[in-house]
Amino acid sequence: MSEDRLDLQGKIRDLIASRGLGAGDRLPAERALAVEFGVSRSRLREDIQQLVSQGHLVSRRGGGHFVAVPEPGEPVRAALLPLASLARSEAGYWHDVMEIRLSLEGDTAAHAALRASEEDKARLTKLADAFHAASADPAALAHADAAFHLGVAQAAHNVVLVQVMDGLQSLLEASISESLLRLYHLPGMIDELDAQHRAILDAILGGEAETARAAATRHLAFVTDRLRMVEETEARQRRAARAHLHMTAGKGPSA
Amino acid sequence: MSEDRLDLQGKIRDLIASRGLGAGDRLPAERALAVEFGVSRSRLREDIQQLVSQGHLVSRRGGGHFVAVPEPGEPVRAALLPLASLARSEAGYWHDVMEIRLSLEGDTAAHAALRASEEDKARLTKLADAFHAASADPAALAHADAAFHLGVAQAAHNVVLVQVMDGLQSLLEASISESLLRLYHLPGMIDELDAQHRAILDAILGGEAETARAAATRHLAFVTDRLRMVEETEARQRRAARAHLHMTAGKGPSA
DNA sequence: AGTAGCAAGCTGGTCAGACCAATTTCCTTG
DNA sequence: CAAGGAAATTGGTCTGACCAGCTTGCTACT
Repeated sequence: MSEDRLDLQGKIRDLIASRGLGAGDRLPAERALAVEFGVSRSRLREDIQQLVSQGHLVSRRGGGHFVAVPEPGEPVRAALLPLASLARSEAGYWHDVMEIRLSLEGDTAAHAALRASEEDKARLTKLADAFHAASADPAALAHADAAFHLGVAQAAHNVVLVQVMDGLQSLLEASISESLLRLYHLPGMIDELDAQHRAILDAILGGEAETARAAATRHLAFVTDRLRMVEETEARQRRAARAHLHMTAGKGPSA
Repeated sequence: MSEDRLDLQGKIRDLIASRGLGAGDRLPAERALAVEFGVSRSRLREDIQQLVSQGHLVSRRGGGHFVAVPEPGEPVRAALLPLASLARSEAGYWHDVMEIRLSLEGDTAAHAALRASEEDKARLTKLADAFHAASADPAALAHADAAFHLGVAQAAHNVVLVQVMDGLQSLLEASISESLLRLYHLPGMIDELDAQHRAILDAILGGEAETARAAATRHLAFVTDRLRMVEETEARQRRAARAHLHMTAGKGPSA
């Protein structure tokens, strides 16, 4: 068990806990901490910066390092935030993601119908309109689509759920941008999606939980089905292209 | 908009992308990168260490920095991993978490019943036995409980779901350790939970999807209900204690 | 006395150069 | 041609220094 790399971040955490430092309190100065831990300032700073980037500390030049004050729901957001940074993963997570959304968003819409405030309803209406208005650019459509579903989650007043859904949307966007964009090019698709969104919206506005659940479930099943169609079409085209390549060259894949 | 703090991490990422570096490839040496970015090595190292701690890079002393090779499902795990580090958050996320689990785990169990391999079934059986065997220590019980539910998610063969559930379990453990442990002290609770777990297990072993869904839903609703009971009992006790305090002293809360 | 203003000192942010330890590279040698 | 070892390379750490904001506290003016 060679564990000579001492865990400075843990030591800093322990120090915060042992001295009873709460949100907003100032830590000892870097130079003092370095002495206390028997390590150089540069070595200490590398670990402090990691705690800063993880949101556990905030730094003020000339002021000091402070224990970060967590906003409501902030820990969860921080936990899921790195999801946004895995842009290059061609792996097909989208199937798994849609399966989860299919489980989640029925209840989410039902809860939103029961709990949405007037502000929630106004925001949600604007989000639905935004999707309808963005019918030109596929990327804008995808964004507006995700925003609407996130809006429903917000209207459900479940802090954790909002963060989970946000993470799922990011993962979705990262893993199938090509297929997803092609989805919006299917004939009549945008109008159909818009109509389904409005069905969900209307049920939420009217406070009809079961109608909202059914509309959301139907919408998710529909999108999943069409995504599968698009994927199959793509696979067929890839097979054809590969067959054509085999006609011309004999090079194997670069696995 | 004063944004003089240049984004070194982004620059490193861009460099990886622009040079077409894939998983396992080596980055230029620190000294070279520092020159290229026009920054000191120590400044550069602080950002490199952050990328390392985020799992995007791995370092080998004497060897160099390498683009991390993501295991299957690893990006999602990395995205949700920081959740484990928010131990001190007295905020009551547990209600939100249980609501999400209530939405998820019915379908999860149903999918597990349809997709579980023989290995999955064997593992799940052992996990259920482990819960039954851990009846002494509340912490061990909570761990075994979470492990069983994670096992069900694994049997459902949805990579993203496993990571989401893992994150939710961590958040759950962090936000209600006190109440949760008290839950296991209710009379007959352990046997009841064990029986409900076995109901889920049996349905999965038998491949009966709808039975599994119903058992899981009932189980989650049951646990949520009992947690709410425990919380109410606690609140009542707190109120009594506060009333008693007001009799003896007049000090306000330390908000 | 009270307060506005300034100056000295802390504190974080960055830099430069050095040394150590592990790894890689390449040349020597059998 | 292969095995061994020396030299160069590279990450990990340390020291000491300087700059730019922030804090503190003293001074001087009202």
